[in-house]
Order: sequence, then C-alpha cells, then structure tokens
Amino acid sequence: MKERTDWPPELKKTKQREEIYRILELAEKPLSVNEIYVRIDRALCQKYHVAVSTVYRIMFAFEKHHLVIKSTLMGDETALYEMNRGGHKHYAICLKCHKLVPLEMCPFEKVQIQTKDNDFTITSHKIEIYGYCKVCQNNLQKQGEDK
Amino acid sequence: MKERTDWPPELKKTKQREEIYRILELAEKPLSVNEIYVRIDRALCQKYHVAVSTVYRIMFAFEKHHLVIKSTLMGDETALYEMNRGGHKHYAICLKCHKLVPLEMCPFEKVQIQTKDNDFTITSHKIEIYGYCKVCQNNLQKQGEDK
DNA sequence: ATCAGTGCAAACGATTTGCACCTCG
DNA sequence: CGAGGTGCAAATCGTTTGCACTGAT
Repeated sequence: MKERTDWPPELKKTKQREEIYRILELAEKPLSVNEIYVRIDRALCQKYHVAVSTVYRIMFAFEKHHLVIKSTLMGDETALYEMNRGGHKHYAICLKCHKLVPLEMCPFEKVQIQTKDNDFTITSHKIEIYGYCKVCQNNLQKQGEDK
Repeated sequence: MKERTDWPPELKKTKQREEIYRILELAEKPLSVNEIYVRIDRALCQKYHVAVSTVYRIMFAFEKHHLVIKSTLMGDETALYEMNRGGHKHYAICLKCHKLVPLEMCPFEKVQIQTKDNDFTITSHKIEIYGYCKVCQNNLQKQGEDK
C-alpha cells in the first residue's frame, strides 16, 4: 500500500523544504507555522536562517500538492498542518489541556448524510470532537471531592 | 418546547444589541462580523453609527450567554455567528458557490465515537461537510458535455 | 449616580506580498 | 542561464484593547 508522502516531481527540492518535510514527518501532532518555525531554528542551530514567510509559502505549496493537511481548531485562529498520511484522521480535543486524542476510526464510515433533497455530493468532511480527556476528567472529579 | 432565544436578564438592552439580535433572527445563514456590520448600517440608514468593535463585543457577550453559536469554515479565518435555535445544526458547504446547505439531522445521533481506550468524555462536536450542491454539480456536468 | 456599554483609534497576531537576491535543475 | 524559491520588511486582514464618553437602570 503506497503512502501519499512521496515527493511530487514538480516540487523543487530545497534545503528549507526538505527540513520542513522532515519536521512534519517526525511531528507527533499537527503543527502551527510558528511551531514549525521554532523547530527549524532548533534543528539548524544557526547554520542558516529560514524566514517565517518562507514557512508559510512552503506550507501553501505542500498543501497544494496534498503533502499536508491544513486544519483549524475551534477557539483558535491559527492554522495547523500535519503530514497527509493517506487514510484521514480525526481528533478529539480536550477542552482543558488541549491535548489531541486521535479517533480510532472515522465515525462517518457508517453514516449516511442527508440534506433536504439529497442533492449534495460529498467530497470531504471535517470533524472535531470536544470534551475531556481521561486525565482532566479525573482531576475534575478529584477537585469535586476535595471539599 | 421552549426556544433558547429569550433575552438573558443579566444582558442589558441597548439599541445596538437589539438591532444585532434582530439581524441575526432574520439571517438566512451564519453571518460574519462584517456582514452584520454592513446590515446594521443599511438598517439604520445614518440614524446613528455602530462601531465594528462594538459588534465584536456584542457577539462575544451573546456567545457567552449562548444566544449565538460561533463557527469557522475551512479555508477561511473569519468567524461566523448564527442565532442559537436550540437543537444544533450542521451544514454541507459547496466548494464552488460556497452556499451552506443545512443537514436534515445530526449524523452523530447514530454514531459511537471511539478513542484508543474509550477514555474521552464528549461534550460537543463540530462537523463540516464539503462537496458540490445540486446547481454547481449540474453546471460542472454541462461544462463537461460542452466540448 | 453608577457602572456597564459604546465609539474611536491604536495595538495585535496570523498571514500575505513586493522586491531584490539566490539557487536548483 | 533562467525560472522558481527565499529573506526581509512592509502591508493586510480579522480581531482586540485602552480610554474617554454616553446611556440604561
């Protein structure tokens, strides 16, 4: 099964792009441009500098070539990017610690979506689940008992 | 069945707030702050002026009191507000004309969401469906034939 | 009279762009 | 060599905030 993470031939290779690609590959979660920017500087240790605007431009190019997936979370205006690893993924977001908990499967696999006249052709979807992760849940409970 | 659209007593009534409330009641779709701003000016016809910052502050207050629901759509950073009419609603968004087509029901009513250890307590969710509405679908088809 | 609500302009943070220079292919 | 990529700084866009003033209760 071929992953979708191969480099598109029409995308010129530069050290900046390869560095960002590497960072996204290693990322444990979707990253903001600023997080990427910081990780570049950390990885490059002054060898050379990458401009923020370059990061934006590269993310734009990556997105266009479907190398990455862009998303935004509720109550936050900054965009997040993660490597497009084929089969799509959804997250549950903890309202307290903001941790992202990946869902095991896409809940839509089993669902039919209905509009008024069923005249809408679906090409993609986005789901965000909000609530509390186990840790925060336990903490909240404890706080309730401590009184 | 009581609607959630009654005015919270702790929210002072002012002409600005009442005007915005009216606009949201009449709105056929979620509105951006700017759209609200334009509609106010149109409705008030120079009688007096409402500042953009005021609109933001009022939307913040309305949101806090659950009078409105705030949301953001993919590929657009501006926030949208719609009157909270109780039972929540989702939309299918046309990628071509950007029309919002309301879903008949929440697809999650029938679905179980699973995280790794099922240790996540869900309090809310957000769904966005993307694709093509009937009109745009037909247009695309026609374009295909015309050659 | 009091305190929340408002207008205005300035501040802000994320993202974009214009332009000169650089580098991959 | 030439087109496309990059760095830098300035511009833009949505949103927020400080402050003095106004208005609802």
